[in-house]
Amino acid sequence: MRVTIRDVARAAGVSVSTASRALTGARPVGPQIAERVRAAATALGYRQNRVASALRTQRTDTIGMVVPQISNPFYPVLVEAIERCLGDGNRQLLLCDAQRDAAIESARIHALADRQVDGLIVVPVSTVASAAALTAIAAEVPVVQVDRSVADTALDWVGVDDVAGLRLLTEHLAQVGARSAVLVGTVSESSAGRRRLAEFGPAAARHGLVTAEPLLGAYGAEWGVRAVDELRERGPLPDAIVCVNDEIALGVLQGLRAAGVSVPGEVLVTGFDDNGFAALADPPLTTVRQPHQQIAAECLRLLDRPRGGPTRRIALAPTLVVRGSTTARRPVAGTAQDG
Amino acid sequence: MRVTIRDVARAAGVSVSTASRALTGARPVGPQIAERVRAAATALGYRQNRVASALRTQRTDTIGMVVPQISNPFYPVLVEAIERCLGDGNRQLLLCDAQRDAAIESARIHALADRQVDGLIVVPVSTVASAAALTAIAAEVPVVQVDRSVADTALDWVGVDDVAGLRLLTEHLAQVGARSAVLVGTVSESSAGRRRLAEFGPAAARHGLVTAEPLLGAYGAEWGVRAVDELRERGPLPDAIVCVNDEIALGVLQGLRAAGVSVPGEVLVTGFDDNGFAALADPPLTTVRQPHQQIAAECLRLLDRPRGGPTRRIALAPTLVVRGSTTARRPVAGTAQDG
DNA sequence: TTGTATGCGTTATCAA
DNA sequence: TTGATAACGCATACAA
Repeated sequence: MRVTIRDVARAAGVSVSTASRALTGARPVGPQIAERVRAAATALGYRQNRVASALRTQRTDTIGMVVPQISNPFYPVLVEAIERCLGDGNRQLLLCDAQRDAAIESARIHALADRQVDGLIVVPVSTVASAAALTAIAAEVPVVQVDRSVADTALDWVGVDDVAGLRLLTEHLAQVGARSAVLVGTVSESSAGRRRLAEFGPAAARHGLVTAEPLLGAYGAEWGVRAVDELRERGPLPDAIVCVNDEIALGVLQGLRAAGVSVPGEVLVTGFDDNGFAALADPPLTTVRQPHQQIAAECLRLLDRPRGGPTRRIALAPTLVVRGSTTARRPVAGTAQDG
Repeated sequence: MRVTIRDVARAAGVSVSTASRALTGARPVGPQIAERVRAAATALGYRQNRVASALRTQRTDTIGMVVPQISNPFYPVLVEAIERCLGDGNRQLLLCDAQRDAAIESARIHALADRQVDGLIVVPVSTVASAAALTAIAAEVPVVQVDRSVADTALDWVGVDDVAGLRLLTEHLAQVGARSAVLVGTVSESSAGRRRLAEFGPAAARHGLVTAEPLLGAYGAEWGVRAVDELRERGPLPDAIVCVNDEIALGVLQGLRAAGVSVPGEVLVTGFDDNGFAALADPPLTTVRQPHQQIAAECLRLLDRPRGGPTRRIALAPTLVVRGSTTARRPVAGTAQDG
């Protein structure tokens, strides 16, 4: 940035302060003067030095966001939803990745805060390990948690209503005739995974589904594949396999395929999130779609509201997306041993 | 940020400049003084105001990145590769999304430049529409293009070697017995898509594959599904369908499945990129894996090299990943009309 | 309405 | 080696 406001002021024949006022519109300025300044600015290709401006005003028109792992397909769509909400306004979203590491996450959070972002949207890596940094930074800059949350209850949160999601799923499974179901989840510190784990039992009971001990493993499709093996070692498969996210469900589908188990003929499978690939699976995956746009909107609303209000936790209702993994085209034909 | 370097200096009983020197290590400082300053800093919880520092030093230890659409699964893994290269160093990656819009992309690029990023990594939205902003900003800050590129040849670029990728694919297809192939690509302004389109013909010819007119459509799986319809309307299917990316290929697989066409029995299918879902498809997708980590490393190397050198275009060799979509487990049994 | 002067927090220059 | 001082570019309090 070579051309400064001084150059503009000189070119327009006014003082620096007048030029500043004309460009920011902070104070009234004579109409012809304003025009002269604007003309000079565009003629010289002036662009405001946001760093200097930020130092002076303590504002950056920038909001920072930290996600645990951007390659988790849920986060890109969330990011895009937030950008859509931000619209063409002058506010910028700056995104950072925490590499699933609370220490790196802390560094990212501080880096963004040190760069004076006006607000911080964080999907905490860990319920416990993320708490300290997040709570500390919340004293400096408005913070909103999305999707996951830390134990600290003094921080705003917005995400999907997991209880509602699991009810939708178990209700649907019961409707299509399932009598038993098992959950495939994660041992992770992710609060979302934990909530879904906790809510599965009650939701299943509510709809008369018999449940077995949940299978817990790592996040990702590989775990889904292995979970099928573990499940088959246990004995006969349940009527339905409920997965806490779509990646695991896609792995489960692959594992079942490899084992020659027909879906939905012999077992029903469900996911959670409706990532872009759920619809492309074979069979297409029944899942629960997160209300991304609403989550994004609430998120920004919380960031923008005046400080000092009560802590808010906003759980938004998801929608059920029924696909082939729970709805057989042809009626199930007894005990098909193999394909 | 409440506690400033003045507070630290006062607490340590030294001048502000000494405190600064002790903390940054820019100049030598007495050992016990240095210790006093550091102790005071940690005691007070001092964190450097990066905005003020940036204004003074013209550096931010931050590099900006702009991608066309973060929900395209290729970019998250690229981002992660770059973060891995950055390592634990003090440099920060700030990511922005251009929403596939060159105007928004320009805004993002300027926003990052205005915030004094030390370098800019850009995957240009469009070969033509992105050129102006990118070329202009390259005069202010080091810029490296990745994956896609604009027409301007004065900008560094690093990406996958598409020629090599298509050769690997066509060679493999010829080896497994294909005699004809058709490309399913995009009409987009993406330079990568264009290169792959341009290179498909020569690569196919090189390995004796008969080709028909390529099918061009929008980016994404939906287009892959429709492409199957278009292809079947044309008449008998070719031996192989080569897709310019994995998303399209996954759509093609779904379209073929819906049409009752067996893969790889009746037709072979290949993708490009090896996104995380290619291995989970049914059948698993043969594709070409991009050398993400190498791309990331070259990218940073280009950013960090002294300015003023010659423009570099670095194409890195991909690797072939053979999976079920081109390799039948059981030999193809004549004309299986249906499953 | 406009101009002058000051300060945001830090680092660099200069003199001691 | 250390300290006083100026300057980075901008926005604002105050005076005119």
